[in-house]
This record gives sequence, structure tokens and C-alpha cells, in this order.
Amino acid sequence: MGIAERKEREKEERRTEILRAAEKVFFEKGLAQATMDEIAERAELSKATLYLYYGSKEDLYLGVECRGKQILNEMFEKAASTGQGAVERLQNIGKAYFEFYRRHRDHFRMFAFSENNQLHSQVSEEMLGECSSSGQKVGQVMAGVIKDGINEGVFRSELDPFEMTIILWRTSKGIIDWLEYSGESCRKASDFPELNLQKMLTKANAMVVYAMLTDEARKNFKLEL
Amino acid sequence: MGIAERKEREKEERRTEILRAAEKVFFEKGLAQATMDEIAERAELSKATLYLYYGSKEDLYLGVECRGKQILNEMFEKAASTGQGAVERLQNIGKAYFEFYRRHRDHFRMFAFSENNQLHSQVSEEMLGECSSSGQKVGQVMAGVIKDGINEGVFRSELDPFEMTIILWRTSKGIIDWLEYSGESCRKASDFPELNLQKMLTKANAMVVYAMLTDEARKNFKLEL
Amino acid sequence: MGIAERKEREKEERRTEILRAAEKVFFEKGLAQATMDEIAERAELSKATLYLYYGSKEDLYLGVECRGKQILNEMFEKAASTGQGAVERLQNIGKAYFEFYRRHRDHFRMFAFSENNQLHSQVSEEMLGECSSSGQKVGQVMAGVIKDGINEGVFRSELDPFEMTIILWRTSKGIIDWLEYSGESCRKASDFPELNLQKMLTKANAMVVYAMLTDEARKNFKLEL
Amino acid sequence: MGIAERKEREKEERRTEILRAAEKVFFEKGLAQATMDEIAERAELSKATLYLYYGSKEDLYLGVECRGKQILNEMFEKAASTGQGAVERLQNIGKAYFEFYRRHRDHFRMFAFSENNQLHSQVSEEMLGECSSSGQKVGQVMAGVIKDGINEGVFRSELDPFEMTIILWRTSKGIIDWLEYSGESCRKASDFPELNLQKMLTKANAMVVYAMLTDEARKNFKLEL
DNA sequence: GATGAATGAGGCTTCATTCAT
DNA sequence: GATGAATGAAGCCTCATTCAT
Repeated sequence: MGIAERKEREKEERRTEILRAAEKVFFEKGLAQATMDEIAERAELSKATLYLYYGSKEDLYLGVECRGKQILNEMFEKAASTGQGAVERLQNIGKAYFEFYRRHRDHFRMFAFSENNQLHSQVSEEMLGECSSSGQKVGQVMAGVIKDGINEGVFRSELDPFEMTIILWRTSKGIIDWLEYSGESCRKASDFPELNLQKMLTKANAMVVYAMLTDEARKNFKLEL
Repeated sequence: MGIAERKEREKEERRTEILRAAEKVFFEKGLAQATMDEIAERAELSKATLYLYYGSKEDLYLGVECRGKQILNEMFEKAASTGQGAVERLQNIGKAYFEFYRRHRDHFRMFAFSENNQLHSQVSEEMLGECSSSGQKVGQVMAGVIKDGINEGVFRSELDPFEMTIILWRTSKGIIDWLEYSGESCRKASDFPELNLQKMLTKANAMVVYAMLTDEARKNFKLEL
Repeated sequence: MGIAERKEREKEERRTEILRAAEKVFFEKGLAQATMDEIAERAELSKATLYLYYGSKEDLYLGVECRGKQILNEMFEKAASTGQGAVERLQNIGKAYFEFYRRHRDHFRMFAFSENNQLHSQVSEEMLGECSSSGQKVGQVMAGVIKDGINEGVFRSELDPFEMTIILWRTSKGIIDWLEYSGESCRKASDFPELNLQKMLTKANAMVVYAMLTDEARKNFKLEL
Repeated sequence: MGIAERKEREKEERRTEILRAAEKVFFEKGLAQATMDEIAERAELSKATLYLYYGSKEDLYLGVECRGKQILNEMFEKAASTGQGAVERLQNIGKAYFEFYRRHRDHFRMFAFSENNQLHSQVSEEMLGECSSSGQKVGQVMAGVIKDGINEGVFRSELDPFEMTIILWRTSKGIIDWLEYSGESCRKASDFPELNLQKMLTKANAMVVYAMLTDEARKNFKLEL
């Protein structure tokens, strides 16, 4: 029994090693430019061994992505349970999202990539399911906080928590993506005044939240633009 | 002299034919999976001829993208000049964006793809410049309307037009992207109630705009959530 | 009549222009790497026009080669008619050969290239014949001088003039080729003492000539090694 | 341990098989006209496998060339150690060179080709080094014999062994090249009497050697022309 | 379980050459 | 006579993936 367990553990460790190697390569090169050869080399394993643990290159890609979602998940859950009241908790989630972008930018980018690219070959159902469920949890955390806010009476009761989740979240995502894509060049081109991503995010979130507040709650909310 | 003109026109037509063919293939397959062979076949031209008009596959890709931006540009400009007052004009732009997504969904997706992928081989400076300038115009149109709104006194004077442009625009983009990516599967999975993209976009825009309004203007603005 | 002549002359000039352009490109790139596109561009003519004057890329190559042989021819003939006695004239030819290498190195290299590469596509018989006859003349000049030397009694009567021509000539060619190929690297690698091509050629020629001399003539010949 | 050795051996054999196939194709078509497809087919391997053993077409070409130099090397070394006295040994080397040309004419031609063509893409340093060192050994063998001859007193003491090596060797090479190139056509054209390559080489070598001899040694040397 | 070795399938690009005008 | 435009035919190389050991 101890032997079986150790074997199991070792196998899991091997999977993780491979994932680490894949991470580095995917981060540096992206899906298309990454090669199994390079991943194998970095993992100090043979290419064939990779296929023992992951069914395909794209499966491996999903695996990395999945790890990113888990990280984000944890950060969201922690943020959601910190702070007084729904508004502050929601703001903490917003900060956590920015923090995730800052500290795990490569994962962030991978998400964006995945959104815009169908993975082509067969990815294992298992992997796909795991990855997808991880993604949904994130949304559920936010929606939960909004529901709490409605119950607390700070958010309008007619709000749809899921809808607001999407709006809030994707607003942030849209803005960060923009910066990733063209922000730098724009700022340099001096078409735009000094832009500060964090401030802009805070502002955007505040604007949406402001509109979510009940008339009552709005009195105590200071909107700085 | 009529001859030279006709030649010129024919050449331009040929470029357009190629672009049309490339469009179809890129739309269906994406950059990586698209092949010059297929584009050539669809254009009913030899592969070599493609290279007479576009220096590389990626150049061609940029060409298609560029066309998309021009379309969006025109739609924005038209929307920006329709309607009474800055608020309505801004809402028209929002509608135009949604309309663009609806009628030129493939172009919309290509933009998203481009944001997340550096084109690798050498793309001609010319193409890159043209494409990039097209992109910037779009933002300038929106910013102009916001400035007008400030002058009209409906938008708070402390707003930075460019910043608001980005927030508004990217909010919409973020939401649409989400639907593109996982909306369908989510709705099917019945985790979410019936979602209506257009309504959600209108709502999100309204929320942001609401926060932009002066206290004065806000009285006349009905925020439906 | 005057018109026809002018036409003829212009045509010939055009051929020459093309040859000049081809020369530059072939010199820089060699046969394989040279492209008709580049030649056309340098000639400020269209690619199609090139084919009006020369049947193929290889024909053009032969044309350039032919010009080189004509130059060499002239230099040999001049050298063969300068100097007192067959020995000196022969030495003058040797000097001329070296001079040709020095001043028309690119042509020299083209000869070497042609020796080692069958031209593949159809080259016009005409071109081939012209080029080949140019080559033979060169040998005939040398052989003539050797015959004179035999008649003068300075060269042994049993010598075969053509055979000696080949030996003398190819000795020089072999040595120059060697330097072209690896001489520089060898000298730098200090495996070899300072080598002076001209001296080595003079020496090699002298050695062969020395062996050609009659006993009588040898007395007056100082062989420096 | 036997297994590892066998594997190693098999790998080496595979390399050799590939080289053999490449040899045939390069001999028949030359570098430019040879295709990896054909080499792969002849080796009864996939094209991709070729690239497992050799980094590029040109690398493969160098590999073949290298083998030729090794063969020549061995023949030279054997010849240099056969015969009485430096003169005879030198003559044996000359014969060996001719023999090499006769029995490995294709390799001989490849050398000539290489002299006149820079290999373009990246060839592995390893291959280049190996090939180049093989080439230098050949010269060193000859130079050694000449030094011996000087010590024996048969060759003039003022001779530079390396210089003489080049003169002797390249004289032979120049002559053979000539025959390769135009000898046949010339003979057919009956401009030249029956030419016998071997005799001409012997003669040319003898002439140069004759000039190298000390007065003492020359008495015993019979120069037949 | 791990891997070295092999490969099938295909992609982008390049040019010499030819016509229609 | 000159040319702009078009193309057929290849070629080199890459890589995800599979087996035999």
C-alpha cells in the first residue's frame, strides 16, 4: 500500500515537472511556436515521455492554463473573504485581479490567447472539464459577493448577480487587454496622457459599482473620476 | 491614358480579390491553420501570384485586418454624427460596435486574435502602418464625442476623454469576448439565465455613462438595470 | 539602309547593357544565387526583355564568360608579341595570366566555376561555340610561342607544343586556384611561411620552362628557387 | 553494455548509409540539382531522418567531401611510405593522386566543385573542421617527403617544402581539371594529338621534380619528354 | 515506465520562364 | 520591341506523434 502511494505521488510529481517545463516554453513562445522538443528538453525528459502524461501538445497547454485558473481562483476566494461589506469585498476582488495580472502576467496572457483560439486537435475531455470548471468557480465567487451586497441592501435588488459579474469582470479584462496590446505604444506616441493602469481599473470598477448601488448606499459612496 | 487607368484599376481589383479569398480562409481557419495553398485556390490564382501582391502570409493577414478596421471606422464615424447630444451619439457608437460585431463577426474575432499574437515574420512597414493608423482613428472618434459632451455640460468636466474612451470601448469588447468564448457553453449549461448580449452591452454602457454624467444631466437619465 | 544599321547597332548596345548587368550580378552572387530579377533590375529592363536577347539564364552566363575569354585572349596575344625570344615571350604570357587574374579576378573565378559545373538547361549552340572557340585561341597563342622556341633551338625538339601549353598553363591555374580556395586561411594559420603568389607562379613557370630547355639554352638560364 | 555498443554501431552504420546515398546523388547531380527527397529515397529513409543525422543539405555535402579527403589521405600516406628515396616516394604520391582520380573520380570532382563554391547556409562547425583538417593532412604528407629529400641531399636545400608541395600538387590538379573540362572535346576536335593523361601527369611532375633536384642528383635522373 | 529513433504530412517561399497587350 | 503579370514546379525544412526496445 505504501508502495502504491509512493508510486502515485511520484507520478504526480512527474506531471508537475512536465507542467513547469511546459509553462516556461508556452510563456515564452506561445502555443504555435512552442515545440514538444523544447518542452521535453526543459523537462529533462524524452519527448515520448511527455505523451505518457499528456495526450497532446494542446492537452499540455490546457494543463498549464488550468493551473493558472486555480491560482486565480485562490486569489479571488481570499479577496472575497476579506473586507467589510460587499462593496469593499468587490473592490478587493478587483484588486486581486489586477494583482494576478501583475504577478502572473504570463498566465493572464494565456487566458486571453485561449479565448481567441480554438484548440485544434483532440484535447482530453478530462482536461477540458477540469479547466472549464476552474474557470466557472471564479465567476461564482464574484456572483456570491454581489448577492451578498443585494441582501445587505447596498446593491439594487433588480440586479442579476451573474450579469453584473460578467460586466465587472470583463470591464477589467477589456482594459488590461487593451494595455497589453497597444497601451504602451499609444502612451509613447504621446497621443495619450500618462496612463496608469491601476488607477484606470479602479476608476472603471468604481463607475460600474456606482451604478449598481441603491440610492441609499450611493450617498456614502464617493466616486472619484 | 485610359489604358493606364484601367490597368491600375484592374490591379486594385486583383488585390481585392485576393483579400476576399484570404478573408474567407483566415475567418475559417485562423492564421496558423490557414494555408497559402487554400487562399490561392479560393482566389483562383497561383500561389506565386499571391506573393506578387502581398509579401507574406502575415502581410496578407494584416491586409484583411486592415479592411476590418476601415469598416469599423466608417461605422463609428457615421454613428458619431447621428443623434442628438453627446449621450445619444455615444450610445449610437455603442450600438454601432455591437452592429459591427453582428455583421462582421469574423473581423471582430480577427482583431481579438491579433491582440494576442505577435505576427512573426516580417510584415511590410507599409501594411503595418496603415493598419495601425486605422485602429487609432476609431478611438479618436469616440474621444471627440466625449469632449463634445463635456463642452455641452452633460459629462463631468474632470473626465479624461481618452481614458473614458478606453473604459467604454473595452468594457463592450470584454463582454463580447466573454460571450464569444464561453457564453454559449454557459447558457447551455444553464448555469446562467437567458442572456441577451445586446441588452447586457446596453446596460454596461449605460452604467458607465451614468457615472460620467454631471449631476444636472443625471436627473434626465434613466438608468435601467 | 542607315536605319537598319542603326537598329542593328542599338540592338547590339542593348545586348551589351544586359551583359554588363549580368556580369555584376554573376560576379557578386554566382550562377545559382543570381536571379533574373536582379539582373533585369540592374539593367533597368524588364525580365521579359532579357529573354529577347538571351535564351536563358545560362546563356547569359556563357555570354559573360565569353567576354572574359576575349579579354584574356587579347592580353595573351599582346604578351606573346612582346619580348625577345620564345622564353621571354612565354614568361610574358605567364605575367599576363597573373595580370588577368589580378585585374579580372571575377572573370577568372567564373572560368573556374564553369569548369566544374555543367550548365544545365539548353544553352544556345551559337553561344557555346563562340565561347569555346575563344577559349581555344588562348591555347593556340601559347602553343605558337613554344613552337617558335623549338624552331629557335631553345626548347627541346621532342616537346609537344600543345602538351607543354597545357602543362604550363594549368600549372599556373592550379596554383592560383589553390590560393583562391585556401591560401589565405593557410597563411593566416601560419602553417605556411609568407607566401607570395606572384613569386610562386614565376617560380613554378621557371621550373617547367627549365625542363623544356635544350642543354644549350639551359646554360644561359638562371633558375632561382 | 553490449547493447549500448551495438546501438552505437548501428547509429554509425545509419550515418554511413545516408552518406552513401548522398554520395550517389551528389555525384550524379551536383549540390544544386541534388534534392533531399532523392537522397532520402535512395537511402530508403524518410527525409526527416536525414535531418536527424545531418543538419542540412550542405552539411551532408560536406560529409561526403570529408569522406573523399579521408580516402585521399590514406592513399597518400600509403604512397609516401612506399619506395626508395624521396624522389621515388614523391613519384608514388603523384601516381596515387592519379589513381585517386581514376578510382574516385566523383570525389575528385566534388573537391573541385567545393573550391569554387562557398556553401551558403550554416554548415556545422564540427563538419567543417573535420573536413578542413583532413584536407591539410594531405599536404603535410607531401611536404614531409620533400623535407626528407632535402635531408637526403637529392633536393636543393633552398627549396621551401610547402611551396613545392603546392606547386607539384596543383600542377597535377590543374592538368586533370583541364582534361575533365575540355580535354575530351579538344581531342575529338582533333586540334590535339592523342593525349594520354597519365603520361602528361608523369611528365609534368618529372619536369618540376627535375628542377628541384641538386646538380648531383640530376645526373642520375632521366627526364623523358 | 522511459526513450531513441523514425516519419508522414505539409508549409512557405522562390524563380525561371512565358504570354497577352 | 518591350513589358507587366502570372505561374508551374520544386525545394528545404519542421514537428507532432508513434513504436520497438
